[in-house]
Amino acid sequence: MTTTDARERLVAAAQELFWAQGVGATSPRQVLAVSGVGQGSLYHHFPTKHDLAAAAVHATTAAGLDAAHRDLDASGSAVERLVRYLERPRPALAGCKVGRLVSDQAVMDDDVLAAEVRAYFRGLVDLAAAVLTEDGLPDDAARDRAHAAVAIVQGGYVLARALDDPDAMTAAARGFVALLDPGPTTPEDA
Amino acid sequence: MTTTDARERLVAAAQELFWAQGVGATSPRQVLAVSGVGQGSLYHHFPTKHDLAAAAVHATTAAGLDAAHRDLDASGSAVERLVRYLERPRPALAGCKVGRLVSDQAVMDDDVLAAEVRAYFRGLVDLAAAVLTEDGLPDDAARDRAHAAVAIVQGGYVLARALDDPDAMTAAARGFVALLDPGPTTPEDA
DNA sequence: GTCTATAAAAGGATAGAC
DNA sequence: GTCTATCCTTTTATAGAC
Repeated sequence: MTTTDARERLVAAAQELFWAQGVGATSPRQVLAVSGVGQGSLYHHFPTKHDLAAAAVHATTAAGLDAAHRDLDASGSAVERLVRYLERPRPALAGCKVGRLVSDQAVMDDDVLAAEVRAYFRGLVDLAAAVLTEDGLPDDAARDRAHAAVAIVQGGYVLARALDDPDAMTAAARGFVALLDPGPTTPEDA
Repeated sequence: MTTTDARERLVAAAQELFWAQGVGATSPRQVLAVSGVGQGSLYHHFPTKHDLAAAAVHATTAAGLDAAHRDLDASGSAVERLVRYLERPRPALAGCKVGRLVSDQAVMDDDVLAAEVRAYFRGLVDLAAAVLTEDGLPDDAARDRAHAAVAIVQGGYVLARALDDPDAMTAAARGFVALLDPGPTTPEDA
């Protein structure tokens, strides 16, 4: 909490702004305003916008992978853990802190940032696939279903934001979970 | 094909650029360069960037809804039509022309553009839900599953772009369809 | 309807003092 | 390490002639 404080505040402000409006749309000046840090400090700690973006995006993906591990490495059956991941409460209207970066061309045109985003999603899919394989699903089917699970979450965010309705995200998850784990109400009941 | 040609070329160029890099990140100058139209013409036809964006986004959503109708209103059983929609070949690495706008704050902060995007996704979900209801699914379950289907497509785009791998999108669709329509290889077979 | 010229503001830094 | 001042470029138009 001495002098490196400015650095941390810059990264936190950048994470917040990147989430709200994307990397390309965020100016150094905005980061200064939100962080309360002075201009000289910014360019001392991060010579270019890219340097700041790399630090902020890395912090965000690391936190996201941690959260996924907490859902998927926990106790319970394979399906239970996947459902826990799918139904975790999420800020549907704000969007996914990492997912939103994928349509930000400023991110995907930057090799370092694009690699960070790729590693995040590769980690997520691998984690989900491992859980499903445990469940006795053949490798190919497990990978397909893992991709579907991650896609449901990302697509749920897109739908919720597009429709301006958080329930759109939970509906998508429910629709998927119902297929995953045919419980009380089977289609045949109708 | 007389003088309104400039207008059409401006809209086409804007659609192309918005798809590739978003609305916020696209400048009027880029639209001029791609369309080959002069600056005076742009501001004659579209006094502000918003006016151009409204025209271009509307053209894009209209085309997208048309395509969805072609898949979902066609012949075949309900599941067949839904699978046709889910498995239609898509430009996975380029992303969804409408879906990508959802994380573009310049779009979502503009009431007209946001409404256009909302109407597109509402139309998509309603269409899918109608198909599933036909199939005998109760209304609530049909809506949930319709949200899931649209989310799979949008999430598939996100995954494919993030992983820089078009197969990620088809994997997500396969994973979902396998649950929807448990065919030859049932989980129990293992 | 289209052209060229101009301009006010924001973006992304750099310079040099402290 | 941090501050203020400055700079060049791009954005988003506007002005006025043709």
